[in-house]
Amino acid sequence: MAHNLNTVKKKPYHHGDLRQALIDAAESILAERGVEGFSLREAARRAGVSPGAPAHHFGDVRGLLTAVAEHAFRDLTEHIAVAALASKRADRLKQIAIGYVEFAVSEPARFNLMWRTAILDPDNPDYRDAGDRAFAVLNKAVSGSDDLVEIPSDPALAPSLAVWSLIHGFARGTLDGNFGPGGAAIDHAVKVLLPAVLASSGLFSDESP
Amino acid sequence: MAHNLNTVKKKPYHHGDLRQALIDAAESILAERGVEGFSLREAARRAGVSPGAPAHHFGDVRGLLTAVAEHAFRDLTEHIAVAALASKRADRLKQIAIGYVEFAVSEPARFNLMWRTAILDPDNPDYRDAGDRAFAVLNKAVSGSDDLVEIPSDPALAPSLAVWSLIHGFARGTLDGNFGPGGAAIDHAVKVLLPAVLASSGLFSDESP
DNA sequence: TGTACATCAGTGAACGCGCGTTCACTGATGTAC
DNA sequence: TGTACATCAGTGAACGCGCGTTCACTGATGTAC
Repeated sequence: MAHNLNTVKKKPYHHGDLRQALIDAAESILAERGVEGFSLREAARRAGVSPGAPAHHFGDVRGLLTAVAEHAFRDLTEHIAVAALASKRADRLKQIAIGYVEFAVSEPARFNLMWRTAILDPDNPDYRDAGDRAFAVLNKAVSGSDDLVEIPSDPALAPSLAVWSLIHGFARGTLDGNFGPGGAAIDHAVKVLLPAVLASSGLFSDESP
Repeated sequence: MAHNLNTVKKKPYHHGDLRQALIDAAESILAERGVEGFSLREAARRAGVSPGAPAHHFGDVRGLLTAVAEHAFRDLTEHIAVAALASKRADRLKQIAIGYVEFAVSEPARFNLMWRTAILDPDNPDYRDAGDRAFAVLNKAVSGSDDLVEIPSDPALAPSLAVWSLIHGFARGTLDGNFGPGGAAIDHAVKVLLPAVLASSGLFSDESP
């Protein structure tokens, strides 16, 4: 035990990686209290730092939340990209849809934050880029195009937009309790309703596994 | 002018219809400042009443916001019901979709509030009923059934849920700026992207007008 | 290898803020007899 | 028709709160020479 004396960290003046620590702290708050329960001071507290410190890295609350939302988009992208790569072509879109809804359901507060543009800085280039990349995964599965579409406002993208709208709308309905209240309803939505909805829409291939 | 003396209302102690006045005030705040800019005290101020008064009618903030959300649902229901009745059977679903998105775009703050269950009382029976009735309009157009489905968790409703998810997801994408930033993008989304999306999905009939 | 100095990343106290709610109260209304 | 009284719907002052941001400061780091 005495050997541990020299391993006891006396807190250094500089943090080391406060930026990441604040993002981690923010995510833990979101997980526990949701978007409404977030505060910058609480994030600073959890990172073990004074309330003025975050300003050096993020400017203001918006800055931190935007970084958290960006990170969430990157995680979502990875999640659906893995789902896509792990499945055959015919099944790909369906797996992306399932992955998307799974992500929303397993991280509801982060998922909610991603779209709360009123409390983010929606023009932040990194945030924008992260969102574009998520859409690109889906768009590629629909259209085969590998382009990074920065603003999906081209009517030629309609098939991808239709697919995204359906997936996103379903995820929102699940989280917002429109398919019934409580955790059991969420489970039911993902396991029972989602496959039925995908099948009935005709937008998602459904061949052998 | 002197005749007006007896028409000058001296403010009575009792308001008359404070409940409705507070809902009106809340809606004006939402329109000006969005959901994030709402406060109960400001609503009381606009209704010309002291900060404690709203408690007699709504209990707390949640109560007022829930009543506002309920009202928004009833307006949405009326809007899409009118769109449905004004169009031929084959065109009905498409017109509902357009009406739904139009409502979202023309009243973004109210539309946002409707789904913000974290700051509402989602178990409020009137709020629930209002939501159920909105879904019922859509469900009837899809399935022909006139039932008021209280919790749309039956897989048999999959076609209606698919349609709702697509419409709602598209509306959210439009409002959240996912189809481009600014008012021009919103206009473009409604006028150009939405018809293309509806057509490409195959879920919406598209016969002669 | 040492030193001066600019820059960076923290501190912690303080500021002002508006908020939602509570509470003892009072004016107005409605009802029983 | 009048009166007593309960109930209802307001007042307005006060409470405590935690928040985001600012600011003068200081400790630590990096760089130029």
